[in-house]
Amino acid sequence: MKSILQAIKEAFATAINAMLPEGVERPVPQIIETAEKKFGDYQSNIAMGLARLIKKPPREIAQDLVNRLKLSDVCEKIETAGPGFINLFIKTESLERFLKTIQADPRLGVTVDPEIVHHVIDFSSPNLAKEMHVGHLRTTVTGEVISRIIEFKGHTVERVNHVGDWGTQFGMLLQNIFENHPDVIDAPQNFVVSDLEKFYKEAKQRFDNDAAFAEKARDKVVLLQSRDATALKIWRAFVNESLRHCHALYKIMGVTLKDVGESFYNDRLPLIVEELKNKGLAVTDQGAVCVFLDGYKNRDGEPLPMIIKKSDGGYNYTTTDLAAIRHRILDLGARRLIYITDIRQAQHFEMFFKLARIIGWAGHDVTLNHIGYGMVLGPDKKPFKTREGGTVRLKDLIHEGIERSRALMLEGNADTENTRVRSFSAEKILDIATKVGLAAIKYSDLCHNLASDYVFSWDKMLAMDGNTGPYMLYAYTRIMGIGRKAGININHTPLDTPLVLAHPTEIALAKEIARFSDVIDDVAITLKPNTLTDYLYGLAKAFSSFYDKKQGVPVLDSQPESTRQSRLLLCCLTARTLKLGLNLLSIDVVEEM
RNA sequence: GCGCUCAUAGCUCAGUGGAUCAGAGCAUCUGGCUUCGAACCAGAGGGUCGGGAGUUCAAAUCUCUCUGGGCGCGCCA
Repeated sequence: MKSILQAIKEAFATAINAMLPEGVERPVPQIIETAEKKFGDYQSNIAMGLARLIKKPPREIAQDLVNRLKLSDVCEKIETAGPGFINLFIKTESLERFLKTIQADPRLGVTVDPEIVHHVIDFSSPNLAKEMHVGHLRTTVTGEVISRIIEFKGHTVERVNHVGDWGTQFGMLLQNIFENHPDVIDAPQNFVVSDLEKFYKEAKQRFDNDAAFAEKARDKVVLLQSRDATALKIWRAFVNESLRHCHALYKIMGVTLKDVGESFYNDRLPLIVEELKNKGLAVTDQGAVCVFLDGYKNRDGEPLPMIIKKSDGGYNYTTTDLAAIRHRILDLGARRLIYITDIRQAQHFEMFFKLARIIGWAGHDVTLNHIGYGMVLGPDKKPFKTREGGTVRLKDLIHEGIERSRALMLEGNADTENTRVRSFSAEKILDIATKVGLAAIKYSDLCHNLASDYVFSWDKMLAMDGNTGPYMLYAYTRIMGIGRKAGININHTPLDTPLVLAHPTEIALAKEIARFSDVIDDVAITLKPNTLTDYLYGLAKAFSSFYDKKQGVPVLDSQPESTRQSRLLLCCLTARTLKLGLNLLSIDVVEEM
């Protein structure tokens, strides 16, 4: 089913096609929302661009274009204005028609892409033997959301947790265990993630300050590589314990991931180096096997290498990433790969993508995306830390969010004027507080532009007003409250329910609901979740105006019955859109709060 | 030194392949509940979009330059 915007775009494309001579490339009709209502709902500025292709004044072209548009079903009127703007006013009946169509559609008008593309989305990917911390929040939440949206558009998605389960940090850990914690050797499975964290910190400290220790630590990587039984036993226990810890958090967060750690590629690494050598792309430099790409320089202006085999014979992340991308494209059949990491790794991905293309693994039919996100900052605009200056553990962050949200509910509980919360049981409060707390954390992360750093603030994210997770859930529960009173199921409204849009707030709300599929299509391409949060916030605002006693219209109390049903239907469509939109954002709604 | 990135209202942030693009929330002020969920709504004030130059009919958006942050730059990921 076509959205109103799609119908307009197609009509423009057809008209433009007829206006241009053969052989001239057709410009994409850019239809955008107008900034001001008096200029209509949508506008096109294409006439100014066409003026260069057709040697006529833009205003004349605009009028010619308008005359050719076959949009009488969709638009009330189409005007030309200014230097050649085309302003389109949507016909209320076409809105009513479209909303009635999506009423019957569980997907609310979101179409499935005609061509299914197999995706591998790489996100979260923590280093093991350490607890997950606030730095893993954005990649994990964003990755889950992007996966959900792309899946919703009908594509197949493998969500891959490329965990750091090999390499230097395990060498460090092993060396530290052998030297300082021999008790671990016999029963490594008895230690929990906080122990591992402690071992790691000790090891890291020594690794950075003690060259002899670092040397031995590197030897332990080789030991591991050679399948030494003791080393493997400790390694396996530590990996299992770390993954158990990660998945406990993923479960709370509603995140699904398949673990395919770096160790998975071990056997392939020598083959990768061989392949690069054979193709003449790798050379040995200062004892290390390197690939030099044009255009990259180091501090001293020398060519910057990608090291694929270290001088001590070990491999590092570039080689593993290469093995992984080769596997994903050639073995798993991925045609689009998305990596979600912090922006500091941008140059690595740029080089590594370039190399994947040069080798020929990633052909023209493969899309490679690196989504780099900014840092989560504390109030001092420095990376977010605990008061003591330590790293904020993800587990603590989540629990604090839930706890704060519960405290806010209990506060409401003590409010004698608020009869609703008071009737909740302790279990109910905990359940709601958990969902609200998680919604607050996730939403505050998702509503910012990915590329920018943002300042973390409990008070802001838990605020019930403004563009926050709790506000969105509140907006949803309000509608659920209306539905309960009316005795209706939002998902099963009778298809013969009348829909008549008359009041300005009804029309404004209907227009927002109608945009949903366009927004999802946009996010599926741009991979910017904050576009979706902005939309949902606007939808919730439109609903509040519609439902306002002064500005809006009565719903439950309205007469005649057909009007009441029509308005209830608008409530249902709003609620369904909020719920579906929030679910795509990995946020669970609550029925009341 | 080279490269990338950011600078928008008092604060936190959207918008950034042009026009009808100066926006939202918070904070401040004004108005609206004898309960259709006011955890809300309506409105006001507040910014020469870091400075400068250029391209264009049109620049917060593109180019150049300057200033000031952040980050990356050979055996970490």
